[in-house]
Amino acid sequence: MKSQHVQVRFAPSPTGPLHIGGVRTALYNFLFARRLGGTMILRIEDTDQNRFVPGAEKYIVESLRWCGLDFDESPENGGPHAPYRQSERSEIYRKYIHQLTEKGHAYYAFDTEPELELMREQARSAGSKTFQYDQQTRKVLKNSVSLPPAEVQSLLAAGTPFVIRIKIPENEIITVHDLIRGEVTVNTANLDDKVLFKSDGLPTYHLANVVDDYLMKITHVIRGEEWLPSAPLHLLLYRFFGWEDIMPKFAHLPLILKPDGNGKLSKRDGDRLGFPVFPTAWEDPKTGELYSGYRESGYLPEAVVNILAHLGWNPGIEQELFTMEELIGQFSLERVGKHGSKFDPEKARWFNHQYIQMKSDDELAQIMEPFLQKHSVTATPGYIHSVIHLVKDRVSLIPELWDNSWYFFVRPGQYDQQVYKKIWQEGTTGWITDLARELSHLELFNKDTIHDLVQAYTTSTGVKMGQLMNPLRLLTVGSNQGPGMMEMAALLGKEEFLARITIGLEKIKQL
RNA sequence: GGCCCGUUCGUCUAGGGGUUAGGACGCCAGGUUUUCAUCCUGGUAACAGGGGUUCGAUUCCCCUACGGGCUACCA
Repeated sequence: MKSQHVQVRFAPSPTGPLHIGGVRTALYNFLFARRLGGTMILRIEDTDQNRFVPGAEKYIVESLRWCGLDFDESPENGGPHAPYRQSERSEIYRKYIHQLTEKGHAYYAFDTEPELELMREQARSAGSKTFQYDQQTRKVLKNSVSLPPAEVQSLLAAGTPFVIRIKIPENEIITVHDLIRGEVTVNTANLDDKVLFKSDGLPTYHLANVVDDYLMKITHVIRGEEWLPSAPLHLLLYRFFGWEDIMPKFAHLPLILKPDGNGKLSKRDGDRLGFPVFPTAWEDPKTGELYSGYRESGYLPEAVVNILAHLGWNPGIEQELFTMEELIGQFSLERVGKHGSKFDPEKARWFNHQYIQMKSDDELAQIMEPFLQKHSVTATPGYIHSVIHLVKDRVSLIPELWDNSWYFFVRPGQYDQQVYKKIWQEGTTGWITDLARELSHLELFNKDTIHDLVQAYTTSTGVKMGQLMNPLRLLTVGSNQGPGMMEMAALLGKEEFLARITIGLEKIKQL
């Protein structure tokens, strides 16, 4: 097969924020396109006016950009296939739906919503069968197939609301080739006459999707598995339009499932289970509800990308941590799995920890800057770097950078009573007082000299190391947390360290 | 209910007719450490079940079970 220019699209509907399933679909499209030197298009599928949510499109673009995903063609960037919002393309669809009705592959239907609902209701009560608008039922419903032409004309002339439905052929076997699943076969007898064109004058997904993918010369449709059942319908549309030989190849991605229980991941799972399902935070403009995001929870975009890349795909090598460039180099649809994957928040956290460790002290200092500002902390860059260097390995989420280092910038306000009870012995206050006096005479105050002095104290008095270090830690940070005591003392500096001992000793009496 | 898709440790997965079924997260144990983490070492744990095909099946086929998706004038 001769190589062709790859062209893919990510086609979200602006009905709200994009959750990580959608982000992953965008990512796979992106990786696929970049790997093959292709073009990546963003198309906004806003044909449902009722579900339109203001701000959603902006959210989609910005949150994907945060992840490092950008588009060659999009509503804001423009491009040779503009416009990229389906709501701005309605004339185009009108033209193409006309082709279908002309050729007899689609027909007008005048049934009203209540009428159809009644049919469904009857089907339900009659048995377990579901009502379907299809080859059988269309014959007895109100449409241009069942009605005499004259009556159809007069209905149309009277301005009767109508939809246009596809006329599914009877008893044909349709085989769709899927890059991930192989051949998927269905009998058209099981398909229904889907609405292609709504009474509001706009197309449904099926029509708009096929027409746009054709016009935008899409070579590969990479989308979620929820679309697999309608792939045969889409194939039929390509066939009816006469585009079957040039239609795109399909790849239906397995879904991301809830970590617990059953079903696909949904937007409420995140806050219910304590992890974000959105790349960035989102406030629902209608309800005012807040949904947390990966960015705000302290994840690095490269970690999020890596997490999503591995949910359903794997490179077949032991390496687990990839940069975007490496992902582009490795990605292939052949290595995408067939089954859905449960999202694992624990592993997501671990990935983020790994990516944080890869950051330089300098990069982390920049990341930590807002936290320092928030707490009105001023410190020299050198000091901040030293602090970060000391605590970074215990940080998994960005806010933990501050949680694990605030005591380098602020004196402890309180002292952990549990720890106090556990470690404070009869002689402790005396030992610490002695030790502090000796420390105050230290000329060179670094972790080695402090260590030597403390060591000497233990040998001369018989007091154990832990009997000294734990109380010192409590006085310095207020709890039993933190990196090495000697390093902390050295970094804090003699003056500050001794001050904390003095103050702490006073306050601790009250416990 | 109907149609479609799927099924390897708890989770993400590698593998593939003959393997001690591999890795990662988690968990457990030990080590490092003055604490809490990190880190290091080790351990736990899987081919859904039943039929075929075959010298041999976890791997190929069928059935069942289970899971998932779809079943709107939503995408």
